[in-house]
Amino acid sequence: MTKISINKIAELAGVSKTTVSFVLNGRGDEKNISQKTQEKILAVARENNYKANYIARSLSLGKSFTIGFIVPDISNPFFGKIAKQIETVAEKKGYSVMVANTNEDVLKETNIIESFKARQIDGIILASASKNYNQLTSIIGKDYPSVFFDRFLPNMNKPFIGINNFETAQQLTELLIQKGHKKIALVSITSYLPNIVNRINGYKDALTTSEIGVNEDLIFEIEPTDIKNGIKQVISNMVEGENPTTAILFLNNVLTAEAIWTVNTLYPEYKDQLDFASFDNLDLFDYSTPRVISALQPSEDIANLAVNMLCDQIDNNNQHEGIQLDTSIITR
Amino acid sequence: MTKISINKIAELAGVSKTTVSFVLNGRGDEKNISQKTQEKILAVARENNYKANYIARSLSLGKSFTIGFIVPDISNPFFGKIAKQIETVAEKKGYSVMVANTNEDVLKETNIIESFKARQIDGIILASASKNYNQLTSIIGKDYPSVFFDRFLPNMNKPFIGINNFETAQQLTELLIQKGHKKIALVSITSYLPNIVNRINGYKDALTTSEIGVNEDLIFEIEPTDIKNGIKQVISNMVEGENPTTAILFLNNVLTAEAIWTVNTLYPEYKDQLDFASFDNLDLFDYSTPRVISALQPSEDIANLAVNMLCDQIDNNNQHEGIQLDTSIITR
DNA sequence: TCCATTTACTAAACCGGTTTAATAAAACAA
DNA sequence: TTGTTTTATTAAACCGGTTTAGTAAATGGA
Repeated sequence: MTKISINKIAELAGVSKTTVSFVLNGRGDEKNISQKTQEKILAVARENNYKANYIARSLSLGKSFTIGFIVPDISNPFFGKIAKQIETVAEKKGYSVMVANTNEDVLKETNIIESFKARQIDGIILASASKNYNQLTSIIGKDYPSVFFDRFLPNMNKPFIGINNFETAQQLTELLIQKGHKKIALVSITSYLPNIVNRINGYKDALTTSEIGVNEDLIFEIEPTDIKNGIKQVISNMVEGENPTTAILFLNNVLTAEAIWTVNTLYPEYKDQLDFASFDNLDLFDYSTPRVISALQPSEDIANLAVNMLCDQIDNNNQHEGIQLDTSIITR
Repeated sequence: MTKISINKIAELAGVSKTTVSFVLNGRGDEKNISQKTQEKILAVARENNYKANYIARSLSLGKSFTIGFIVPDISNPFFGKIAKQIETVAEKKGYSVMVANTNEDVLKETNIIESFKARQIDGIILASASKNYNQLTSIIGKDYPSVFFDRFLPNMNKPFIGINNFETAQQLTELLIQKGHKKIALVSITSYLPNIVNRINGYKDALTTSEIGVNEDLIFEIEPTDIKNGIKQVISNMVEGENPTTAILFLNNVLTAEAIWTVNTLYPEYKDQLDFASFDNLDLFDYSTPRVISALQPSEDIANLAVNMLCDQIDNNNQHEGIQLDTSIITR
């Protein structure tokens, strides 16, 4: 039961491996291989259940037909949904998908990218944990096909698929205002990334436009490496004052989910007094208290665009512009 | 900016590629390469930012250092959590992870497995959509390293990582009985797979042990390809009778989540009269009505075991026995 | 001093494909 | 009949690594 190779097929069919390669790649007619020879080769290949070795093929062609998908956490449903769609679309195009989790760790991200490049993966789609594109670009390389999403980085010269952060934050904040809230906090992970800045600006804009105004003390930033404790502190801080915060805008779903858990577990008495708004939707928001207004990102569109843009870079060296998609606000 | 290969490094360092290969693989001392030469080679490699081509390496070694993870739907949090842990563990062992979704489609599963084998992926971890191992084994091949989880197949001669289906179903059913329910239905996807059969038997056993007894009309089976309509029918059937069902045991989280949605959307008046129990946990169960008692599978353990068992097959041709893990029941 | 061993290094084969450039034989045109 | 084109096929190089089997020079021992 030794593996059967193209050489073996050539030997069994009594022709050269060149001829076998041509025929099995459907180039038999083009290369003037006689019908008789073609049939013979196909028959021998079928009989022996020949399957081409993609590693050898990749080495020869300089192309692995693999794309990498790198995210902080594939078990986050937001990334999971995109992963699923990416795999579905990629598979149709003949690509397989390699996934990896960075856990928001820039060093791990670096190692993954280097590993993926060493594996000759044709291109990557990533939601980067990095704060700075210049660091990244030296790893990724100027010419390595890549598409970014979710996390925008300054000075990025690669396509980025994002959402209308400013407008979405504005809308979410306005909806909280309309519910009658006067003290609306904002909770973010890192505040210096452009899309986070835009979200914060949208929040501020909505508050400024209303008569409420911005209170910088209500803007909290949490370390992505210790979200649990961060949220606990922020929530206790908010509810325990004498003039408690009544609404919070969270800049991603992990923060919101953790806050829901914290309120239900530690401060159940405040459950019904609080209103939440959140970037990224989660199924549990349909049923949780505090009620959550959420901004659903169009994950299928993001995935489709990402794969198409990436393949266009890989196949045609054709780099698209980034694109900004609209969220759908889900009120509850 | 041409890619730099081991040949180039050899040329620049003025030695043979053999020597370079030895040194860069840390076998310099073992192979009696002089310190001077070793340093020279390492310096040249560093200066030129040399990264070995893993495709070439794989071809030569006959090993791709890649494992495949094949599931019905990677965006299902149950699979997502396992995927994350698998990637984390695999990465530590030097393996990358290729993922694919079958969408419960046996044909797609077949194609994926063949594609993964053609790509020389060293082994696969899968939750199969197939109903029959004999069909699968002709695709997978007797000797191809593989570990199954979640979906047990009859006649399987590969390790399977499962849970104590019978006891878990028994416990979930007993908890519903303890809540005072007399009419407890069961909703399943396909009923002929052994682990499903075990779950059904556990359910029946609990009912038989109590004075309630089994009513076969309360056991429903839903097509995995049209869960939405299936659940809608089952729920309407249950609540609209004159003696309505008051509790339901669901055999996976997709069914439960869909049922929660259906009840909340179409039959909100029954929300508080119903009690659910479910295999697989979901975050939303913490907040949803009807309240759900769920059986949490130890996803980290499953992932760790799966990777370790697979690597032991790959590296040592050492096939483990399957294993049965315990679930944790979460009452709410 | 001579033979055996160790040190330091390399040529070449191999993994399994793709592709270029070449060739012999057949068909065709003049 | 001869030169040209077309048909049918292939040898060999290549992709970039690993590894086996070797060699020449230096060292060591008697």
